[in-house]
Amino acid sequence: MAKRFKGDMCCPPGAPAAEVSWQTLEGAEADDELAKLAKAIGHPARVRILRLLSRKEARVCSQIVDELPLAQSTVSEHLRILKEAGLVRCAQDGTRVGYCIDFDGLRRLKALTAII
Amino acid sequence: MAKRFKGDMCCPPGAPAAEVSWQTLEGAEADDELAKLAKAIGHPARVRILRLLSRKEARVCSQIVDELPLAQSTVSEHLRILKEAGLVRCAQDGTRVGYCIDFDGLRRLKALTAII
DNA sequence: CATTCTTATCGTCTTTTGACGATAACACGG
DNA sequence: CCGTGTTATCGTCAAAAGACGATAAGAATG
Repeated sequence: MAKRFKGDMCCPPGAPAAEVSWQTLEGAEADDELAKLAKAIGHPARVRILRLLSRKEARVCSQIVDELPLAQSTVSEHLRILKEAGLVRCAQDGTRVGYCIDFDGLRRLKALTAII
Repeated sequence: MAKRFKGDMCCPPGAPAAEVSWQTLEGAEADDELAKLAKAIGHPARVRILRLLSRKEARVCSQIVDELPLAQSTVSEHLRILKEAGLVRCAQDGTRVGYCIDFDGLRRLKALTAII
């Protein structure tokens, strides 16, 4: 039997609705921030990964690799980009790494696009 | 006196809230569509252009050029990318070209990001 | 400890992006 | 018709992105 992913430490169900209002939504800084977030989503594979995580169809890196027609190193790189942009978080579980959506980043993206 | 931009044909104030529900929000096609939209926004200059258009601080290509530290050809290229992605529309007015936000595309973007 | 499984990183290559100047195309004013 | 102002396109170049295989690192398992 395949080992189950232990951790529920990533994306706990009781995650509070984060405050984003303390950060500015305008100005050059906000423009750069939105551009960075959008750029991270600006690739079909990364959108696909976010959807897989969102629907909990995949959680561990190797599962994501199975779902995509890409090499493991490529998927790892996409995950790194998403993580760097603040759109996913990860939690180590022994050898494996569990990924999940970073809803703070996602909210931030929506807030920034909302005022265009 | 500088010639006024004649056209209000672009982005009329009474633009109806468009229907987007007929298009799918899931599947590989939707993923590609979201990636394409996000990629178009994934550059600081293009975010800046969208904001300028949104606040009506600029409307004509030459005005946008004045607002950005970029060459005219570069700005034109950014506008082309935004237009191609369906995020801005343009209307000819004699020699000038008036740009405006394509709210259909923007709604589409928000709808696609909403379900992540 | 050796093996296996899982993930990140590195090196390399090709393709795409971003920027610019030069130039073409076009409408308008004299 | 001639110059002027405005925008799009082209050619070129440097930089970044995207993909892969190989490999390193680390945890679990026997």
